[in-house]
Amino acid sequence: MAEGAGTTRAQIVDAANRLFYVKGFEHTSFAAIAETVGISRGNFYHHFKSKDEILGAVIEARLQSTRAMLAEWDRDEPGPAERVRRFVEIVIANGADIQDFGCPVGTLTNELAKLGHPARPQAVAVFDLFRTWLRAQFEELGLAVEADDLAMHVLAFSQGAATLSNAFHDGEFVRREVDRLHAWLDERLAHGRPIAGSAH
Amino acid sequence: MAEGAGTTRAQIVDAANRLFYVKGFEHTSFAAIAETVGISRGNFYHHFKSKDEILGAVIEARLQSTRAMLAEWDRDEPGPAERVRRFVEIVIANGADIQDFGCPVGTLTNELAKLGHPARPQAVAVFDLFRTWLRAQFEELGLAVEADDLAMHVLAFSQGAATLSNAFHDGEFVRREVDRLHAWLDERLAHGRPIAGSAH
DNA sequence: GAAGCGCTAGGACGCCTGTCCTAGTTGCAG
DNA sequence: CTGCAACTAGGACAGGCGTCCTAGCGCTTC
Repeated sequence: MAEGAGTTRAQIVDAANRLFYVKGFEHTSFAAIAETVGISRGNFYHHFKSKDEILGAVIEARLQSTRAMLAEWDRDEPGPAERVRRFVEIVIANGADIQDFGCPVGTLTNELAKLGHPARPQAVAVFDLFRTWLRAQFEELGLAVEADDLAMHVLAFSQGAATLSNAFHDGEFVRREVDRLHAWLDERLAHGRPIAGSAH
Repeated sequence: MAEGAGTTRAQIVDAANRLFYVKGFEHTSFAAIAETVGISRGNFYHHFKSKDEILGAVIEARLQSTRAMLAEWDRDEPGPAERVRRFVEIVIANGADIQDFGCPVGTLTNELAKLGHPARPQAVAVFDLFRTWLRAQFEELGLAVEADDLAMHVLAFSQGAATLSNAFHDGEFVRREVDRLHAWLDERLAHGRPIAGSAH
């Protein structure tokens, strides 16, 4: 069973991944996925036993692509401070999608929570990936004691910005909020104690 | 047609309000609402022509109760600074529900966005209520120029805290994040320029 | 008592959902 | 060339959904 990117299975996962984000998990029907991929509806069950299994594969794909992205940032960015800033800028890089559909991680996690879906912890694992990675950056910056707290704060920033960007369809707000967090990082990274005069 | 709190119509709106929050709008069926209220399923259409009409009534009820809450805060709190802090503390006061289901405003707005539902702007109006109210507080504090920006930041804080509280089921994180925002307010309200030494 | 109205129960409807089945096609292995 | 496994198409299925209809209840007002 080849797992290449062009296989039918991979196409299903790709289409479902996007549709779960755009329309939500529950509102995405098999018919919609089938239409996107261009295959028959009944054909799914040769690749997945159930819709939940597709969800599992989608989350697994998101985990994998997130790991790849973080590894790329580890490789490309010169230091931990730049890496955190790279994360902060993600809400601008993906600004268009976020305005329309919110954060893929946050919205899926919340939907699964409301559905009482067993795959919820798996979805939270994507958050954990970011959390752990951010924490590692702050630790590398010598802020070991509060590293996890800072990581969660940066994560909370991204969720707040995404939710309001989606609600108000306001790109300028996101820019201001990103700048504010950059200024906060300036203070935090100066010494571990804030300094006066920064206009955050 | 009496509109009192005990009427069947009001009971339907109450039950739908809670269920839309707990299970999401789409995942909430007429059967579930009927069972909660204790009435027949087919009986709905004497009070509402469609599910969307129930949604409209639920959002209207939320707008009304939000206005009442803000008016109460205007009455009870001595000044605008205390009012903003009262808002900030809401993520702790409603901590249990937020951990389980997220923010009612943010999650509904996002769900309606993904569904492409026409009532989305109506749901955003609840956000606007908070935004306008917060802006008024900051204006009263003499921060007229940046009042809306500050209002949006406080709003973003609440959404970030709510989303992660729901994802990680972590109450201590919310407390830390609230304290951080209080410290930020301390700086902001000192003069409009931050002062040194505050451990935010 | 009669009439009328607000309200309700319960079921019928057409549609769409996730699931499952089966017959048929393709392509590789011997 | 044959056989087997992987894969696909298309439809059947049971159940749930929002919607709608109708018969009947209980209360008020002449």
